[in-house]
Amino acid sequence: MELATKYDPSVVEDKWYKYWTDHRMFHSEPDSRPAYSIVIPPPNVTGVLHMGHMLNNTIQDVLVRRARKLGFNAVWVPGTDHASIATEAKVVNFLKEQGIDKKSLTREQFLEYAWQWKEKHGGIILQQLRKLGASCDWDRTKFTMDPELSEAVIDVFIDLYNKGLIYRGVRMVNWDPKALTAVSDEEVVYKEVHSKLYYVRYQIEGEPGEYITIATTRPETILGDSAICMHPDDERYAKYKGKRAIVPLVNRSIPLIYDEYVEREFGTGALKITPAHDINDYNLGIKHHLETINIFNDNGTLNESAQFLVGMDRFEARKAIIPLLEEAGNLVKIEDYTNKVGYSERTNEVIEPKLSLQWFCKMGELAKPALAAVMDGDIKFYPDKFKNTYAHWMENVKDWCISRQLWWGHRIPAYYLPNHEFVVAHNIDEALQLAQQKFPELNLSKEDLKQDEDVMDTWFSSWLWPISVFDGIRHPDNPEIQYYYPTSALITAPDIIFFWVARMIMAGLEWRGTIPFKDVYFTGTVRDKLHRKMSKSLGNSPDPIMLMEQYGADGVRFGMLLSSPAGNDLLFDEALCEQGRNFSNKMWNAFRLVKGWQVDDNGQQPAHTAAAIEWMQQRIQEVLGSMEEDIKRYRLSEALMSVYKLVWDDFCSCFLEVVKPPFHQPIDGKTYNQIIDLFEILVNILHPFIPFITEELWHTLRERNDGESLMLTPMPRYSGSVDQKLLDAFANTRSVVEQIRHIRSEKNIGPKNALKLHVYADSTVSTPGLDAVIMKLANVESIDYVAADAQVSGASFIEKNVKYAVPLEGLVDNDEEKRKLQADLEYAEKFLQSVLKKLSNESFVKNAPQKVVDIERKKQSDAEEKIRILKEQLAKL
RNA sequence: GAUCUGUUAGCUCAGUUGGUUUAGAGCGCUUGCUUGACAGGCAAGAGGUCACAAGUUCAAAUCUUGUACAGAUCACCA
Repeated sequence: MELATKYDPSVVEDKWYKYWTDHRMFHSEPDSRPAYSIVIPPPNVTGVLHMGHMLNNTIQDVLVRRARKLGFNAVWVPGTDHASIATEAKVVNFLKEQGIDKKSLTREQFLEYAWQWKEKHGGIILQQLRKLGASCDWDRTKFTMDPELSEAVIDVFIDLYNKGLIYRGVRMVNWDPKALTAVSDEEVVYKEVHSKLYYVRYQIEGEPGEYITIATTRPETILGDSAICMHPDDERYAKYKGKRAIVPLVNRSIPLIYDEYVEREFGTGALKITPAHDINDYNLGIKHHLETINIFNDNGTLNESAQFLVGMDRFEARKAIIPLLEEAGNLVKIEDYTNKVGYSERTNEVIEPKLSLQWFCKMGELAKPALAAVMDGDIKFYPDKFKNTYAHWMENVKDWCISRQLWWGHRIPAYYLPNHEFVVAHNIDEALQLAQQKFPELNLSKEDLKQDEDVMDTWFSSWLWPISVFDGIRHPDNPEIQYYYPTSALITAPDIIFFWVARMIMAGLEWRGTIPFKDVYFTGTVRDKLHRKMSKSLGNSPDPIMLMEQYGADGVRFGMLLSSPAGNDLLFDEALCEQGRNFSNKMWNAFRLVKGWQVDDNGQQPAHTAAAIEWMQQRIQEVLGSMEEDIKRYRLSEALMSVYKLVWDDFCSCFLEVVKPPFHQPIDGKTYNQIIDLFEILVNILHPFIPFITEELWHTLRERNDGESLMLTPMPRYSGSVDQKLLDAFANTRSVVEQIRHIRSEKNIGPKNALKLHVYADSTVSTPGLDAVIMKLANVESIDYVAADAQVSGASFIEKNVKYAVPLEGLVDNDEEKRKLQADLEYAEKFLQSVLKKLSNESFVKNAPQKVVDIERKKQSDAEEKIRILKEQLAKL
């Protein structure tokens, strides 16, 4: 069979993914083995795969595949969330394209369209994850609006309401005039913008010609002003105490008030107060009993209360009011100004602070144990610097606005009665019952009850995710939740630490009494080479699907993993995927080499081969040891790099070169089997990182039965120790080989010219196997152990204080050799001096641990010996 | 503005409780190779006064303080 010189992942990857799913190998059911569980951070149902998902899901897949191979009953639960705002916006647009206006639909009609859209277009991302190799238990795929998950959300709402942790009230909220809903504090992003500062003067009532000047960035809100505030100690304004001012244009009389909140240095030191449209003004309004005048409609246009510019958009009005103010003689001046403005994270619309009646969840009590869980180390953060961020937020946590003025989502289970009271219940029947109990005199029937029109924040379902995917809210004792919860690890992005991670911890402790996960691994942000965040608008993000087509899913996984130490930003570079692809190709070709050999079952195993196999076994042990430690600490890039080097540098560049039979000669059967064993171990170790090519090679290295898979084959484990002496001896052998190759390179001696090697040592120190390795790798035809004073003309080197020489008749320039030796000598002498300086320091010898002093003494004797050899060598030339 | 985290080779990063020769890796770079597995390759190299300054110590990339720069989080003044 001829094998292509280049590995082609395209056929292989689809084949094995189908094989795994056909055999339902990702599926898990509770059993007697220990569980390892991960729940996917549910992507938006509207989402498509981007580089952040690639990183996040590759990491989860590595952990799950590894756990599976370590004997855990591993489950990775996939799913999506319903993303209220994003999905509703998508559906509204979709309908608009078909000429349907949302307003013309009833709630039920709209939701029917929304579900249709979801079934047809939602969850593409879950399909895309298959291409990556994600070993999710697809039978368990969940959606936050599935009936059982929805019920859990309602249960939780009612539970919190009954505990007094959910309340309804009028508060200043972040209003998104585009999505026409409130959003939580966490959904507002502040951006710096260039704007203007308008100075406007208000006439003092009853004092013609007397004015007080304020500065504002939002002149349109003047129409809703209900006071002007100054600092009580500001002498400039002391004279106005008790007076009133006239609001320009609307000619409303408003009080002049004094409060320490005002910064005297800023602007004019006089602040206009619009309690309906600014959170700080609102608080001052309450304190000073001011009138609240709401001048905006929900969509951000001015309403009747504004009296002027009614119906105009707030930003248009901001421009349009200027000439009016000027005309009225109230505009003083305009300055350029830079300030920060809040934008809706979802729609990128400027947030309008708005007073409205909303539902809130009290966070203080929920936050306390959740903070402790992280600070006490029950939950570990990787990297742990995020503990600070977490603590800071948790200690200053504010109540959570959980209602959204949308239709797509979990409807708030509150039912209003004709008397403006309400009850909270699972359904209308229960609500009616409750209402009748509460108000028997009203003689209520179902028609009297009206359910709240709003839905809940999407995160109000996401925070239950690790519980609700196992149905642990509705059925707290069911076998699945008992078995899989708490989950083993959460892999997520740090920007949702508050939205999601913190709240999941609260929910876990509140409804399960235990933490929802033990470890939280925060991935970095994927950026481009110029450190810019990858985004659609910048167009700097590669298409993950195209990347996988180009480099193979294994190649892309390799690239993502290699560049992602935990928590560090990841500067994505396609070159890393290329490196991954090249690695696959390297293994493929190693396989081609091995498969191409003729096997002679009667052949004898050569000494160099026996030595190399022993060494390779120890090297694998060494790497397994470091890898287990790395993975325990979530240092996946280091773990992968250590196997990468094991395969490429040790197995391919060294081991295979040693055991390779001469051209057209067979390899002995014992060696062949041992090589296949080693190869199998290597693909086994690599499988969690690059599952496709490893599965392919595993199936071709030996005959397998249908239904067998590398992903279910136990992972080789570190035995607990390595033969360090053997490893050191082989490392020394490789150094000698390198030195000889260096001589070849310097003297321009081709690899086909065999060389001789003289070792200035007693032959009893030699190991025949290792000598044979040197002969093979460096193409040395003979190794002679000679007396220390033997004369050889050639190139020499010292390794571990043993002198070696390669006799080279006529090829060596004595002067050049001398110069080199002289340089070595100088270096060694300088080094010796530094060691001696240390050792002659009495306090060092007295204070340093004996071990450290011994090391220095050893350095001294080694250096002295080296100097002796170098001098001897120089004398001979 | 407050807090936190960084600053080590051209780039991206390791470097455990201070002590294993004068600091490591991958990529990139330089030089030489039509080497019977692989140019998606092979071999050999070059490259760093560990941001800066002071201090603690027998000993500092590692600990302390300060400075500079970068990033993150939170808070915002109209």
